[in-house]
Amino acid sequence: MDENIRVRFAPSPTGYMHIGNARTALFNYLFAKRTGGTLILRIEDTDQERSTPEAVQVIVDSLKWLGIDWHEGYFGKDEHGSPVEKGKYGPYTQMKRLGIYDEYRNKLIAEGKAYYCFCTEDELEKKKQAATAAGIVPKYDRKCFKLSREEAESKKRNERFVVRFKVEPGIVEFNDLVRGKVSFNTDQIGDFVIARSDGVPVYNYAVVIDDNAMKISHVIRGEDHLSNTPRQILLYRALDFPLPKFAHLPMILGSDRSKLSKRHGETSLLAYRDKGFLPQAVFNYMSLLGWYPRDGVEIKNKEQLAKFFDLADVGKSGAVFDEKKLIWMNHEYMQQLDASAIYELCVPYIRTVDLSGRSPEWINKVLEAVKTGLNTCAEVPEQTKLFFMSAELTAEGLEVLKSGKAKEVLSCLVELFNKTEVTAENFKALLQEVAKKAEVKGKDLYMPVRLGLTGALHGPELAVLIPVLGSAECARRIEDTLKKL
RNA sequence: GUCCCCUUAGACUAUUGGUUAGGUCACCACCCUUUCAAGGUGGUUGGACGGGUUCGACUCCCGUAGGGGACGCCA
Repeated sequence: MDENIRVRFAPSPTGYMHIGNARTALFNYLFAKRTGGTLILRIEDTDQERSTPEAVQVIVDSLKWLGIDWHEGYFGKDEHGSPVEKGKYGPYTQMKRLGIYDEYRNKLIAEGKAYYCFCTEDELEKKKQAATAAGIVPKYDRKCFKLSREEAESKKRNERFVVRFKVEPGIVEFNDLVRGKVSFNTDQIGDFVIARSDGVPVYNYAVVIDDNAMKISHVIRGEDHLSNTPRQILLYRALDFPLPKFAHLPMILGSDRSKLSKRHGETSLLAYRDKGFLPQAVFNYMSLLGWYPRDGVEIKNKEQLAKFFDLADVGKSGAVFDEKKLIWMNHEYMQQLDASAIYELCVPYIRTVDLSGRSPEWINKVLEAVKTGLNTCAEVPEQTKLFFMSAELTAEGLEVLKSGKAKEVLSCLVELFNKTEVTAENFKALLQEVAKKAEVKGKDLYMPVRLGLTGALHGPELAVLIPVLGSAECARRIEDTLKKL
């Protein structure tokens, strides 16, 4: 393990885990695994209006489901409901670190690098609107910076205030591990708030304090944070903290190339679990969004992905999330599973099916039979239903059965089923016999059989369906159908 | 609007100045087949545009256009 490489995933617990967030976690994981570094989970819950304890749990559940494990930080709750944290740089939940933020904030104020601001939100809103209307970049006008220390101290006693960081003019330039050299002019940046009126720190400030305190060496996050980086660098400088390396990952986009959101489909990671996707497939697919392994082989497990992962190979442009390719990849991973594994995974989806009287062996046979056509676990009920019972005959199906020699085919077949146990081996011979007796072949033979047995025009291959059902069940089903003709 | 970032086919991408621009998904065709799939084989589709630099540009530079992100007492 490389003690010097430390990365973190620092989500805020507001609702579900977004796909984009999950991808950030994944790249941090891959990077840590590849370099032998440490992955830390930190909970950024300073937005008290939106943060919830449930969402904290969702973060842990999401990461665990995806197969991302971490070494340090927040680890969920123990059996008594108390939070579990590991590591010597804790606490790893921001609301438990308030004292630390206060300390540095006071230092910045004492050094004249930050100041109290008493402007009301209404006042600021008006100024902002005026600036926007005039076509100017809205920026705090530093009104309260002009206050003397004494004035500020006296106002503090009976007025609400925030703390603002004083942005010095200049150019901030840094070398992003993904994007190369990026530079900003600080004249675009107003004196931003670092502590709210209730004393709770704001993201751009807290993140710097924590990344420094936790000895983070590489900040790997989404591109939406690129323009926050200069603010943070300014804070690093003001606090005399060593700068970590930055890597800004391209965004994950929806089909119209805008930021992936609800209207593009599911954006919650766990929604994909619920839709029957395998975590290995989701992991693999997401790893390919904005990154590509050097050898060009796309299907790779976690270990192989980590072996190839390199920030230098991360792309710069946004990547569209394409569920079709995810489905294909999931299909590939489904094929690697044996029937009993599929059964375990599909339990939540086959609750609707009556399994009473079905042996596990028989169910496995069914799953083995339909496996090659399975894209997701959620498809299991649909794909297997004709094994459990036949479908209601449609008008079209009824028509086929009433025409030609369909009835004759079925009668012959029942007779055979009654005296022979059908197997995968003798299935073909059995049908040949029917063909000879009824003098039909091809579709005229198979379609009535299919309809007689399943009631449906489409379905699993008869050669696999019939042996799984067995003679008795086949005969019973066909007799049932004959009664309807 | 301002700043920052991006731009190889419908999607993900390879290419790091010389390739018939390669791979994967999707799509199409054919094969297999009793149906739907799955599988096999093959195929269509691409360097945003305009200028340079160079013997030679997808690749380097400039501009234009388009897209994205950020501009909160959200993260």
